[in-house]
Amino acid sequence: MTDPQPVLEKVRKGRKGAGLTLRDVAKLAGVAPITASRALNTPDAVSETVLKKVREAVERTGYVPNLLAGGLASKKSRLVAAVVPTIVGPIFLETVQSLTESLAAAGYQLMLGQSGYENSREDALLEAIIGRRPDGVVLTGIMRSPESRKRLLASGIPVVETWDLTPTPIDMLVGFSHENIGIAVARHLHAAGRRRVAVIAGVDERSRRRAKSFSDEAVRLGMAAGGVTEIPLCMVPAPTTLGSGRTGLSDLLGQDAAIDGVFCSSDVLAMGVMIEAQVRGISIPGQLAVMGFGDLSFSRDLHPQLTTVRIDGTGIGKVAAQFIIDRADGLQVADRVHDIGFTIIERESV
Amino acid sequence: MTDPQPVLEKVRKGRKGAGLTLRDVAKLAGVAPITASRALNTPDAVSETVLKKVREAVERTGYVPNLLAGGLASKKSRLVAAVVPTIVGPIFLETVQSLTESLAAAGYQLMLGQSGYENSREDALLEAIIGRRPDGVVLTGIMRSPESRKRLLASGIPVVETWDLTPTPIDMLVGFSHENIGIAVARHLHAAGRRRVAVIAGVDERSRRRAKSFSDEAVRLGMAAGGVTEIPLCMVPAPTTLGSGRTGLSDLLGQDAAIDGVFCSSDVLAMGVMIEAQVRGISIPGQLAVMGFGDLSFSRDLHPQLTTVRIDGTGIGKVAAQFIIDRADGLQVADRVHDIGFTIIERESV
DNA sequence: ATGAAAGCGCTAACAT
DNA sequence: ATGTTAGCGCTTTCAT
Repeated sequence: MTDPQPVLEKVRKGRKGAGLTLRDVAKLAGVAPITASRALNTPDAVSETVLKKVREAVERTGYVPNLLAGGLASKKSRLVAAVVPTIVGPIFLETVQSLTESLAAAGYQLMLGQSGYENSREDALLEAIIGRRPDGVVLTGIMRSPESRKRLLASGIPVVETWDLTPTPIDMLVGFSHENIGIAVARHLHAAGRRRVAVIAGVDERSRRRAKSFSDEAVRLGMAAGGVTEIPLCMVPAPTTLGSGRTGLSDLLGQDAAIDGVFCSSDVLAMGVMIEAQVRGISIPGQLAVMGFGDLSFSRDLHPQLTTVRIDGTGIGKVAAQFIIDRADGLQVADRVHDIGFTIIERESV
Repeated sequence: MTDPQPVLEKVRKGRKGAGLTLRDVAKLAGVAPITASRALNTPDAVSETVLKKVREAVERTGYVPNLLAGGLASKKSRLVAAVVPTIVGPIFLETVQSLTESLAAAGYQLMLGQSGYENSREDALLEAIIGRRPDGVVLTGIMRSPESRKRLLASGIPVVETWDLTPTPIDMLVGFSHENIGIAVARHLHAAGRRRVAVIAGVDERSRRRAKSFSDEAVRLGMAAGGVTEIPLCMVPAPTTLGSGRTGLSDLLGQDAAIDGVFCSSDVLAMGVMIEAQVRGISIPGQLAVMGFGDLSFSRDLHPQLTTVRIDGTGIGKVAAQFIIDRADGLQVADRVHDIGFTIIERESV
């Protein structure tokens, strides 16, 4: 009423995108704001004529809807938060990439949070996440602190935990069994005729579990030297590096010079082992079989090619995204737990 | 007025975080909403007593401010968008990590966007970004399409371009000269006595520029065989892999079996070259000097250790974050262009 | 199919 | 130091 011709003024000023609102577009199209809103969000609910006029107005002005305002009004932020321990370290990359893409395709954006390897930041991070009222949170690995878990649960935000299987998921879950991997790897090495195996693992709860079940199964299969109940183990810092792999092998060889197989908790570690073996003149797989975990892109290009455990990180991202999108659409997700499994990729290093 | 005791009801229902508003907290603390707001955002502007009461109320209810609403009202979203071609590929990881951290420390969140290697998605991505009204956008590499650049500029959002130096930045810039790197690498190889060099580069504009200036300088220094004006070049697809490095070396050797030095546009490529050389029984650095780019974490652990070009990705992230934070604080950023330089890391492969 | 009114949860601007 | 009022820009609900 007290606002004669602000649209044209603004448009003339050329301040496209900034300060331009739905009202301006609606006015330009000669309709009510709500009608313009419908034209953009539910084009089917609007007449051809109106649709065309609104689209024209949008085109002319370069209008971009304010999703903050939209989110506030509709209580759908179209934002999804992903939490990784750290983005450096190639393990979760595939998952993050596929999450970003799957979500973008459905009109959602990904907010990235790094929890770090200490608990301290978890709380602040959680606050930052909840404050944005995301439509979902994807956790890689498990939230450690029980308070954080409780808090997240209480917030009512859909949660997908990934890269693990836990008997007590917060909400939804897509992962695989680290225990089963340890067992499968031990059997694979055993089937390949190895009888004195060892393991190098990063200081990380899940690596440790893979190592533990590997060790247990190896002992059960009689792959421990001289009837002892534990196989040689070397723990290295997270994130894992080639250097750790190299020193890891040295360490293991110190514990038992006759080992003929080693399971590494990451492909990076395995590659370090291969380098160290080469430097020491140990032949692979002749004298030593090497297995990794992750099937990183380089593993197939090593010489010899690395036998490893493949996880479908892209698949995890897709399923997680779908879980959240379905939930946002009001669908009840039937199977809240999705075991994505794993595959042993047989190549040359065993 | 027509709202007797909703706070306690809500609190009693235990629906913490959800549906709980500043008004509820304020009522519980016995103050006006704006006062509660001040207690949380500008604690210095409020009395001790009030501060305590509000904090208590927040504690008791588990209240988390709605940043969507806050952003809408204050026109500060505390959100920063980062655009990378793809998150897979280790080059930008350090930068993204340090961005996330620096921003989180200042109360900002990072939104991750992947532009992909085709232009098609750039436009949709830009729309999604502008729609969130972020306080800043960090671009790794340069926005290709001119319309996108214009659009971003028009939106008025502070922009930091990174990983390059361009004479015509959109807004702010933190990077380094790819040309200077090519020149420096050529000189380094020349100083090491190499006289027949070649280059393997990913199909990527910046890799190509490093390769070009390397080639030019090499020719100038007389490092091309038989007085030709171009050195052997092998282009490989992006993102680069070990496999590309291996086939790349084969290809180069096919062009000129007597090359004694090769510059790779990434450490991954360099590593592939080293593997292929080892398989072929070519000694490094004896017969062939190898240089990479990126100084990835594994490069120091290779055998021989890789001589490479180090870029301070963490530094780039920090400076970019500071640029945006300063701008959001209303400070005028004096030097909008920051050359972060590069370092040649001399190790064993040359 | 279109519109009017009300409000999402917060903060800026102006009192007091 | 604290409160009142009036939006931020959109969507929901309820008319028409």
